[in-house]
Amino acid sequence: MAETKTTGARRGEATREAIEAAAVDLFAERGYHATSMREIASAAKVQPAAIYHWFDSKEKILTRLQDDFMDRLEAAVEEAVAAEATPPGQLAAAVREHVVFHGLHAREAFVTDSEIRALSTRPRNRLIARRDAYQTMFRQMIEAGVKSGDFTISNPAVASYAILLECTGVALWYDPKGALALDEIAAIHVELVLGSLGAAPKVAGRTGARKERR
Amino acid sequence: MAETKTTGARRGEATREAIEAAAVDLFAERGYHATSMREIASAAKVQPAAIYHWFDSKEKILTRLQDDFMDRLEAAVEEAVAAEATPPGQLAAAVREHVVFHGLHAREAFVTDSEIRALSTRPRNRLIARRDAYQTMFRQMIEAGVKSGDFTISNPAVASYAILLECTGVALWYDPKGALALDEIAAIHVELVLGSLGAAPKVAGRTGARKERR
Amino acid sequence: MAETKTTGARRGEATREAIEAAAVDLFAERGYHATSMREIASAAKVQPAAIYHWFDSKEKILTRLQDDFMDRLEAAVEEAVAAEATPPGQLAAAVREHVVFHGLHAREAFVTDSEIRALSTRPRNRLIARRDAYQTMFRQMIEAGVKSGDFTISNPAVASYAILLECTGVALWYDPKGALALDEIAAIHVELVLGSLGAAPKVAGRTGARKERR
Amino acid sequence: MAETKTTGARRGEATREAIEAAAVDLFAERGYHATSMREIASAAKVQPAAIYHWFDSKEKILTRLQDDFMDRLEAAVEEAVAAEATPPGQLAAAVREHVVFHGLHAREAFVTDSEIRALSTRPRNRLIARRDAYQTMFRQMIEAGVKSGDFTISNPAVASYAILLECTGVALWYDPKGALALDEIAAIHVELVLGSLGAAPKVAGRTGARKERR
DNA sequence: AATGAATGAGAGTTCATTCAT
DNA sequence: TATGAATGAACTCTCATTCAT
Repeated sequence: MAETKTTGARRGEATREAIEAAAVDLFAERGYHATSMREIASAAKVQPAAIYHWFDSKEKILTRLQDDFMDRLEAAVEEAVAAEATPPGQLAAAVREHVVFHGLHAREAFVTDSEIRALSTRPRNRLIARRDAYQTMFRQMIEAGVKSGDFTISNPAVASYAILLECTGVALWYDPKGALALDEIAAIHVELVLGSLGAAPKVAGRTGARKERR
Repeated sequence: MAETKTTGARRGEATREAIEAAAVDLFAERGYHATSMREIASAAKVQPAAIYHWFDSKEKILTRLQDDFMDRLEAAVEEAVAAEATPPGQLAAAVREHVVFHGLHAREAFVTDSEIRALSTRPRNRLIARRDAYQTMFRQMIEAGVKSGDFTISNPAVASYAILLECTGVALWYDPKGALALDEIAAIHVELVLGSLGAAPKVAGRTGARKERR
Repeated sequence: MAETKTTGARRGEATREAIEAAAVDLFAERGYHATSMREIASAAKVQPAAIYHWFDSKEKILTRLQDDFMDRLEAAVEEAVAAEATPPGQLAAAVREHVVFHGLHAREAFVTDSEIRALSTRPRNRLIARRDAYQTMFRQMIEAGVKSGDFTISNPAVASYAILLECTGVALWYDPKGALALDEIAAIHVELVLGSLGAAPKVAGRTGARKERR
Repeated sequence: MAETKTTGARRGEATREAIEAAAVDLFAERGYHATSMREIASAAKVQPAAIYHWFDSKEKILTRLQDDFMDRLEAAVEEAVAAEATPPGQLAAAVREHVVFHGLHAREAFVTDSEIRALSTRPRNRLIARRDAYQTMFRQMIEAGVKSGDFTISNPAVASYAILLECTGVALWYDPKGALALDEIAAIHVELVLGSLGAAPKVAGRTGARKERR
C-alpha cells in the first residue's frame, strides 16, 4: 500500500518523458519538419541543449517514438489474434484491437505513419519493413478466410490495403470526447470489414474493458 | 494572319507549369516543409527568384495545387453521380470515380490530403470546409441507401469516414506499372464498399474509358 | 590608357575578395577554429548568409586560400629556379624566392601551413601531397649539389627539412615595417642555407625588384 | 608507521596525469579549439565534470602543459650549456639538447609553440616573454661567437630565428620509429647550424645516452 | 520575364561550464 | 572525489524572400 517510490522511475527519466510527450504532440499537430527543437524544449519546459542529454538528435526522438509504437501495436494485436481460432474470429480480433489501439494512441499512430518520409534511409527502411510485415499478417488472415470459405473476396491483397487504411484512419478522426466510445467504433469497423469480405455478420465478439496506460 | 499565339498557352505559362510539376513531385516525395524553394527551382530548371513571378509565395504553390485538385475531383465525382438514379448506383459511381481519380492524380491527391497542416489558418479552414462538404456528399448517399433499404449499416457517419479513407488511400499504394489496372482496382473497391454496407453486389457498373492526361 | 573597367572584375567579385581578405586575416590571427563565420562576415561587411553565396562552406574558404597560395608559390619558385643552371644557383634562387614570397604573403603562408589539421580528410591529403612534392623539389636540388661536389652535407633529407623550416618561418616574424628589407632577409637566408650545406659563399645572387600585387 | 602514501604520487594524481596525457595528445593532433572537454574526458576515461576537479578551465590545462614544457626545456638546455666553455661549444650543446628535447617531447613542443594564439592575454604575454628570453639566449651565444671570431655571419638576430625554427621543427617530423636516431638527427643539426654560421665543423661533440621517459 | 546578390530569421547542434548530490 | 543533469551562448548553415538591374 505505502510504496511511494515507483519501481524503476528515477528522477531524470521524467525529463525524457516530458520531451517525448512534447515531441509527439508537436509532431502530430504540425509535422516533424515544422517542429523545431526549441519548440519541443519549450513545451517540455527544458532548455534546448538538455534534449541532447536524452536524445542524440531530433531524428532519434522520432524513431524512438515510432519504434515504441510499433512494438506495442504488434504485441497488442498478436495477443488478441492468439486468443481466437478461426480466420474470421482472428481478423475480427485484429481489427478490433488495431482500431482501439489507434484510438488510444492516436498521435503516436499518426506520427508513426505520416513521418516515415522524414526518416533517413536506414531507419526509414527498417520502419517500412515492419509496416510491411504487419500488413502481411492481415493479408494472410484474409487469405486463410478465403481458403476456409468464410470470406468471398476477389483480391485479398487489395482488401488488406483497404482494411488497414480505414482502420488506421481512426487515429485521424477519433475524438475521446465525441459521441461514440472507442469500443463502439471498433465494433462498427469489425462489422464494416467483415461485411466487405462477404462474411456472415455473426462473428463479431466483444472487446474487454481497456485498461491501457496513457 | 496566321496565329502567332500558340493555342491556349502563352510561352511563359510553360514555366508556371514546370514549377507546379516540380513542386507536386517534391511535396509528394519529401513533404512541403522538407522541400525548399531552391529545390523546386532546380527541378523546374529556373532560378529561385523566377518562381516569384508566377507565385506569390511557397504557400501559394501549395494552395493552388490543392484547389485545382479539389475542383477537378468534385467535378468528376459529381458528374459520375449525376448519371445514376439509385443510392447504390450513385455510391458505386462515386467510389469508382474517386478511386480512379486518386489513382490518376496520386501525388496531387496525397499532397492535398497530407499537407493541410502546412497551411496557414485561412487557406487551411477553406480546404477543411471543402473536404467536409465532399465527405458529407458521401454520407448523404449512404443515408439515402439506408433509408431506401439498400444498405444495412449501423452508423453512416463512421461508414463514410471508413469508405473515404480506404478509397483515398489508393493514392498511397497504386502503381501504374503494377499488376492491377486502375479500373480493376476501382471495381474491387466498389465491391468492398457495397459489401461493407450490406448491399447486394449486383449494382457494380462499368467505368468508361479514361482519357485524362497524366 | 583610359580603361576604367578592369578586365574580368565584375561587381560581385568584390564581395568574394572582401570575404577572402577578412578570412585570411582572422585565420592568421586567431586560427581557423577560433574564427566564426559571423566574424568573417562582420570583417567583410556582409551578412553571414551572404558568404554562402560565394563559398559552399567555411572549409571551402580555407581550401581556396591554401590552393591559391600553393599555386602561386610553386609558380614563383619554379620560375626562379628555371633561370639558373647550377645546383647552388638553383637552390639559392629557390631559397630567395621562397623567403620573399613568404614575406609578401605571410598570412596566407602561415594559414596554409598551420591549418592543414583543420581540413577534412580529402583536402588534407591533397594539400599534404602538394607540400611533399614541393619539399621533394628542394631535396633534389640539394642531392644534385652533393653529387656535383658543390655541397658537403651528410643527410640531404634532413637538410631539406631544416632549410624549409627556417625559410618558411620568415612568415612568422617578418615585419614589413621592421629594420630589414625583405631582399636583405632573403639574402641572409641564402647565405645561411648555402653555409649550412658547406658551399662556397660566392654564389649568392641578387633579387630583382618585386612587383607582386598585394 | 609504514607509509600509506605511495611513493610520490597519491592515487588521485593519476587522474590528473591521465587528463594531461589525453589533452596533449588531442591538442597536438587536432588543435586546442578543435578539441572539446568531452573528448579529453573520454580519452582520459573520466566524466567531463571530473576534469574540473583538477583544472580550473580548459585554458589551464593548456597553460600548465606549456609552462611545464618550458620549465624542463630551459633547465635541460641551460645545464647542457653550462658544461661548455667556448661559444661554439655552448651553441653546439644548446642545439643538440634543444633538438633532442623537441624529439622526445614532440607533442608538448608542438602544442606549446602552436597554441600561443589560443591563450588569453595574460598567459599569452607570459609565454611570449619566456620564448623571447629563450631566443635571446641563443642570439647571445651567436653574438659571442662572432665577437670571438668563431662565427662569421652578417646578422645574428636573423640567424637565431632561423636556427631555432629549423631545430624546433624537428618536433614536426621526427619519428621515433624512423631510420634516424634522435642523436644522429641532433648531430646533423649541429653540423647544419655551425656550418650556416661559418664555423669550423670540428666542434661537434657527443650526446650522452638519453634516459628520459617518453 | 528573369537573374545574381543579398538579407534576417531561424534551423539543429555543440560548447565550456556549473551544480546538487 | 566524482557524477548525471542541466544551462546559455555560440556554432555552421539553410530558409523563404526581396530587389536592383
